[in-house]
Amino acid sequence: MENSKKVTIHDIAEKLNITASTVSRALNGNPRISERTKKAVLKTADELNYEPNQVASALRSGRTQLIGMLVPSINRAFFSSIIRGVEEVANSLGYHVIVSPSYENLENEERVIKAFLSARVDGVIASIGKSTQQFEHFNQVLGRGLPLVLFDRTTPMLQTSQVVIDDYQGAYMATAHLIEQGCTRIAHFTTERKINIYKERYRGYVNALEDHGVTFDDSLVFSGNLQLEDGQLHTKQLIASGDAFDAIFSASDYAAMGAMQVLKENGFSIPKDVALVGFLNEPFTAFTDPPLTTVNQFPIEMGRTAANLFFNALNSEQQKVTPKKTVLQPELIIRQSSLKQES
Amino acid sequence: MENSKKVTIHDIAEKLNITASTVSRALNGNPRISERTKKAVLKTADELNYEPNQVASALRSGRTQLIGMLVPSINRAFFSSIIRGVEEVANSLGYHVIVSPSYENLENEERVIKAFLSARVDGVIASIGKSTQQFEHFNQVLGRGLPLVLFDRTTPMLQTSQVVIDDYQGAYMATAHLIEQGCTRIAHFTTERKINIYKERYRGYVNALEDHGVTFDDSLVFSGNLQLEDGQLHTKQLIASGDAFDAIFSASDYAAMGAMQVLKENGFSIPKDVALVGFLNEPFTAFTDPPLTTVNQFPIEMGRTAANLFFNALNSEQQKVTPKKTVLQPELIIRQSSLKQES
DNA sequence: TTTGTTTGTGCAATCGATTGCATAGATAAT
DNA sequence: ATTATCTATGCAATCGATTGCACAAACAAA
Repeated sequence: MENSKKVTIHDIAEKLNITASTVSRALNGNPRISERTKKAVLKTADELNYEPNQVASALRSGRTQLIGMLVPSINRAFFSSIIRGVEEVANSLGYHVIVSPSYENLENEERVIKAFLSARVDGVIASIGKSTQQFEHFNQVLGRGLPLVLFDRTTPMLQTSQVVIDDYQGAYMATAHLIEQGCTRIAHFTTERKINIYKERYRGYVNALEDHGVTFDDSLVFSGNLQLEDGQLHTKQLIASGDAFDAIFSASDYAAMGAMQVLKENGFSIPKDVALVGFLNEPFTAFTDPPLTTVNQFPIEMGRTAANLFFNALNSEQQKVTPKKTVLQPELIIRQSSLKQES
Repeated sequence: MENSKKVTIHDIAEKLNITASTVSRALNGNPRISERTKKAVLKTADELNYEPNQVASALRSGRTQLIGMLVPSINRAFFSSIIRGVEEVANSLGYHVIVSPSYENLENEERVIKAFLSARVDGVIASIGKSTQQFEHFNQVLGRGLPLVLFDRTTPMLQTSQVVIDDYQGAYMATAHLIEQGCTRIAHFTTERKINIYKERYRGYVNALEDHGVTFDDSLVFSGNLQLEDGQLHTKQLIASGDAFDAIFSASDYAAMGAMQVLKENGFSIPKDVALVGFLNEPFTAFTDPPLTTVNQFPIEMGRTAANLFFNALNSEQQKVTPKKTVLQPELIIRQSSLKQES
């Protein structure tokens, strides 16, 4: 096409008989440059099809306009939606996001953070791996004076901004809803993982029972990995135990799905015999039969919020603002799987 | 923590009484540097906790180790899996991927490509928006001498490497499978969009019918946007038409899902009365009732392939290799929704 | 010993934009 | 008219790593 080779501010400067400094200032809207010169520079830049070299700019200014984003997984609906939310905000401000997955593995996390620092990102947005108990790599980010925002999977060990949803509230709403539907023997699927979000869901479950005068029964709580198979297994055990139960609240949609399969195989009617509620609003929950009641975490919104916290921190880096913690409110999406009666 | 301020090759050089050039060469494994010096440099670099500044390196060398990835959407299962595949390969080679969505909008596409060029990415991997008919922005990438790899949504207008799956073959397999199950009145849901992949699926459907001696009936083909609602609508029309039909092959899982809902509402048994096959292997297809037969596109694999093509092109930039087109073979995932008889 | 190679480093320019400091010219103040 | 104050721009260093070219020292060949 065109000559298509590198046009620099020097080319613009030469053409206008001014210096590169002036061009640079004009392009950046420096108030000390006259309107006339600015106009001329902009016009020439356009004519020459000038494209600023962000690399050079980054080297000199120390700002790459890159955000490193560390996620447990890229292609899970929850995380990919968060990524989308972050990108929306970041891109609109001229920033790029580089995403890398940890696959819940500490070494990967460390490697990724190191790569981010080497790429000289302007800061990091991250969700911590399920089994991560060491946070030195995150402290390195903070030690560099870079903003760090944690989302969903956070830790009190790090003194930094974070955004989470109110898992307690979500679980509480889910459980209360089941009680309102007349259920009194509500099983709960959870995990032993030392990760806050599941503890909170468990707490919400227990408190909702208490608040509504439903007796908590330890034998109705099942712990596993919250995958499809875990849900199947728990449900089989539940049926085999002979214990009465009229609902299951699973801390994950996948385990809830496993429960649905086993219940149907065993001739239980949902929700008539057993009401079912999951957690996370995985895309598939709308398409099960019956559709699964679940808790929406608003992942896109969470991503946007994380990005906003990030830019807050970035823009006030000098003043060392105190870390902010944002708690988003979840929403109970009521579908057929839990609707025993018309409401 | 540590002094944590910028350690450069000059610091290493000073400590060892050599020059930065030598340090740079040592770190890059230049064969002209003695083993002894290399050892010393590596050791000192480690002690000083040196981290190469990729920005400086990028400016001088002209290689940012960044790949720009343009996708129609970030948080759809198909695309997020492709992203994952690309990242896998790219990260393992020390490259970062910056992803931006176009949301099927030409202006967004152009803006994103421009941003990529400004960020001085080493090349672009892209999937074209559904309605994009102009390709000047992609030509700019090629004009810069940068590698461009297209995946899934490609165009013959661009002379560059691409990776697609064999949509024709996928549709052919799906249709043939339905015929084997004894179906002879097979409806097809497709779209008018001028996008290759749907034409290919249509072609596969038609050819499979012909090859198996099943009469093609124009009135069994429905065109829309292939969303859930389209599937519902088509199915209602199909039922209302009174035409006989014993199967539906939808070019999208969502439309197939819509069909499943309407069929069930109207008392049709799946697969006994109507067998159903979708396309794309959306995660939800495993969890419908009955589970939906569909065509797997191996998106992660597609991402890996795209990345490999990219690096092929990148590493042989001088020799201007002829563009390669890779066609992946899809897989028919047979589930209950189409299984009329034990096989 | 002289000449020719090889090996290992140093020198200095360079990538392109940014920015602190200096300054010419214009304008205002005295 | 002289001095003080702006305004708009130029100068030159800088960010940190890379790289073509030069060259001293060591070694080999003659």
